[in-house]
Formats: sequence, C-alpha cells, structure tokens
Amino acid sequence: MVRTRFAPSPTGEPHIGNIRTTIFEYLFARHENGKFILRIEDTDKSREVPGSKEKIIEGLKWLGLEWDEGPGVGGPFGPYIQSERLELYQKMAVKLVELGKAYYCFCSPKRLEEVRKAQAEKGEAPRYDQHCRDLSPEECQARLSKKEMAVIRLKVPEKGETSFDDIVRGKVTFQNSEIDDQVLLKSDGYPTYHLAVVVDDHAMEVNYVIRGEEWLSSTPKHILIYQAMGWKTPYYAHAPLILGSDRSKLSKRHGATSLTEYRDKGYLPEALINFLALLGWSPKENRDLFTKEELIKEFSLERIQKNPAIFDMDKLNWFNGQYIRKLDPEELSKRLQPFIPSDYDSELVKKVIPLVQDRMVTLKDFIPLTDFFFKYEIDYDKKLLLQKDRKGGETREALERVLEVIKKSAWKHEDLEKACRGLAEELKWKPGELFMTIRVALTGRTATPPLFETMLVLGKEMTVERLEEALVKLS
RNA sequence: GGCCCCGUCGUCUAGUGGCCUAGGAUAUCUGGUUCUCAUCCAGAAGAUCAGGGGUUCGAAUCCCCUCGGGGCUACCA
Repeated sequence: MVRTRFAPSPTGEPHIGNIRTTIFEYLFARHENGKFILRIEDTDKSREVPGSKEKIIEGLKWLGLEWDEGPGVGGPFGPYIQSERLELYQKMAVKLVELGKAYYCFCSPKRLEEVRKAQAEKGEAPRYDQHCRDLSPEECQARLSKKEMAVIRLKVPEKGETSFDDIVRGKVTFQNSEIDDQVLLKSDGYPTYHLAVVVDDHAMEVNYVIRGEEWLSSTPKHILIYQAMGWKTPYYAHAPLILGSDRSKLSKRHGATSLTEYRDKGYLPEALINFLALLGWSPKENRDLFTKEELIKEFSLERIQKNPAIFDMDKLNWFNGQYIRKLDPEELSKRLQPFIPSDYDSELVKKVIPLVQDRMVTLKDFIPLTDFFFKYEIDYDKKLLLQKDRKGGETREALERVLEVIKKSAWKHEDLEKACRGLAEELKWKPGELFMTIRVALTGRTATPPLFETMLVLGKEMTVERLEEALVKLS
C-alpha cells in the first residue's frame, strides 16, 4: 500500500512551496488508495516557533488535505511528533555505531569552525575532516563516561558511489567521497533531520518520499543509513522548486509565501489547490479547471515536471475568479463571512452578492465593491456628476426630472429602465450619460454593478434620498 | 569553488524521432455584447524549442560541448 507523508518543521508559517509538494503527496496517496500521514519534525529546538505547528494544521484543514495518521487523528505508528520519539533515534544512532556505520565525534563547534575556515582559505570544500572517525571504542567510552559532549556522525564509505532512481529525475549518482560525515545525533540528544527522517519513514512504513528538490543532494546520506540498517529504501520523487518572479527560491520579498496569508487575502482553497497542483505537474487532458476529486483521479508522479516553476499571481487570480463565479450564492455568502463586519445585514449581503459575483477576484473584494450599499452617507467629488460638456444647471435639471420620473415609476427593473431611457431621449441626453450621472449620485463612483439592479437593492427610499443629496451638492 | 539538478511564447505548460511552418491556458492588445466596471464571446500578437556541433532520409524530442538558471555544501530543516 502506498504511504506518503508531509513532514513539516514548525519553524514558521506554512510555506506555499511546501504546500504545493504536500498537494502532490496527498493527491498521490489518494489516487493510489493509500495513506497520507502528517508528521511534525520538531528536532531543532532553537528554530522552533511557538504556534507554528497549530498554523500548519489549521492550514491543511482549511485546504481540505485531511491526513489519515498524525497529530489529532492518531494511528498505529505514533507518536507523530518527533520530539516525542527521541529515545528511538538515540537507540538507532547507537545501533549504527555498534554496526560500525557511525561514530562518536567529540569535536567542539569551535574546532569545526576553524577547520572550515582553513579549508575555505585553501579553496577546499568545507566538510568534516574525520578527526574522530577512528577513535577506539575504549577511548570513546572513557570520554563518554566523563560526560564529554559528543555527537554521532555517519561513517560514509570512502569509496564507491551511491545512486538511486528518482521517479521524476531518473538515475542520480553521487560519489561517496563527496559526501560529508553527516551529524546524525546532536549533542543535545536530538536527531538531525537526516537521522529522524529515515528512522521515522522506516518505522511508519512510508514507501514514497515525495519532497522538494532542495533535498536531492542529501538523499544519498539517507540511502546510506537505510543500507547500514538493512532497511528497504523508499521510492523517491523530488519535485521542482517554486521560484519567485526573479527566478530565485520563493521568499517573502516576492509577496505572500504563507498559506494562511492566502486564506486571509480571500483566496478559495479549491482555487489554490487547483493552481498549485498545476505548478510542476500537468494532467494529460488539455484543460485547467480541476476539482480536488478530478485531480486525485488524474494525478501521477510520472507527470511531475523537472524544471522549477515561477509563481504567477495573475494566474492564481484568474483561478480564484473562476471559482468565485462557480460558487452557489448561498455558499459564497458563507465564505464571505470572515471578510465582512459582523454587524452587516446578512439579508442585504445576500441581495448584493449576485450583483458583484462576476466582479470579484478575491473574497476581500466584496467590501470595496459594495460598501455604498451598507452605509448611509456616501462621499464623492461632485464633479463626477457632471458628464463631459454638461453644465451644473442642466445636470441638476436632469436629476430633478429623474427624481420625478422614478418616484412615479413602478419599482421594477423594466419600468425604471424604460422611464429613465424615455427621459434621456426627452432631454436629448445619451442614455449612458444620464445613467452615469445617476450612478454617481447613487453610489459615489463610476464603476458599479448595473444601474437598475443597484437601485432595486438600494431601495426606493435610499435611491430618492441619494438623488436629493446629489441635487444639494450641485446647488 | 565543488557536487547535483534544470533550460519550449512574459508566465504555467503540451510535446518521448515524421501528425510541429510547435498546441492550450494566463497575462497583453483589438473587436463584439453592454448604462459604467466586470463577466462572457471572437480574434491578434507572442517561442529561430538557451547556443553550437553531431547521429538520422528526418530532431524540441537521441549524443557531445558551451552558456545560462537553480539547489546543496550546519550539532537547520
């Protein structure tokens, strides 16, 4: 059975690039009727950010990427939080030492620093000089019992090569001589990522490791650990990175990088999933709009792209607009709730929605598009009432006639429009001209939903009031 | 610097030796619909397939070199 996992480290906001890869992990697991696991990799105490674990969980829930095992839902291989599994890693690290595949290292950070500096000066690659690699077991025991600080390092073979068959990249080979003797267990008793990820993926029976390309060059270290332990290696699929507009790794300065930010900016989870799934992966079918279910049906690892993709906000906006338009108005009003003040009249909101559904790109657009429906006073420059070459006098006169005609008209779209068009003809105004003046009087702006729909939602009383207000402005 | 990965319209991509004088989407522009703004519809422009060599009757597709971009190079993930 296929088992994939998302293994975030709680060091900040859920990054949109990781989330894209997570979507791949999720879609693949679902496509294969496998399991999707969430595991928190909190092995670096110093970088941990309080609350970020909760944010990650909240973000996944919001996106609808439900996990089968992990925090909150449990599972047969728990706990799913690495800081609660320390003993396991320690045991495994010691076992590697006993197997002769790893060794204790007593070098101080200061010495390591000096070694690296010297290497840099000589133009050599910075790496551990294997100073402690051949310490005798007796000496190690002696120093350990004196409570000397130590780490456990991987004893990388000096010769040979390590290669693997990456599902998206094909065969990738590294010379063992190029691989550093990686620290596996830190002096504080915590594992490094490299140890923890292998131990847990094995323990949790994860057989498909799908992750970002930044991990490609550490994969041989992981394979070496699997081999040292005599464990079966998983299948690897390294997905391309997501880049910013300048082609460097997507970061803060390119705009929003956090999942929660997109939620707060009014993006729909279904739009985000659709958009992100198509960054670095493409379906066989030549179309863009896919529901989560359709993505699950279509997804395959083989169609993951090799080259990195640039995050294009314009296209996300297009997707979001598409999904907003598809929403049932009732549903849209639900989604809008976090974006409108709680004292807004919900009945009025429902009446306004159909007028702006085609005009919204994000949920956040609702307020700026419609605020004039919800307040009594509107503020605008009276010049907007004056159409090209029209004087104040004739405009006032026109508005007076509009008032008159509207008051007499039945409060129906058809009748209102007929009355106003008739009036325009009588006044020898182009309908558009007259409509624009009315529009400004009613809304304070020049771009709005269609005029008569707007009137109907505004109501007769408010319509009349605002027209009178405009007359005052013009006097 | 070293190692590894990558290179098709601005962007996301289709393409796995002939269907490619390279298709779709988005963005841009133009036109239509229209009371404005959008939506919607139609159309245009936009890629000498990074460049150069091969292989082949034939290459975006296979090989080599060059160039360019990216990732990694921590007791971070």
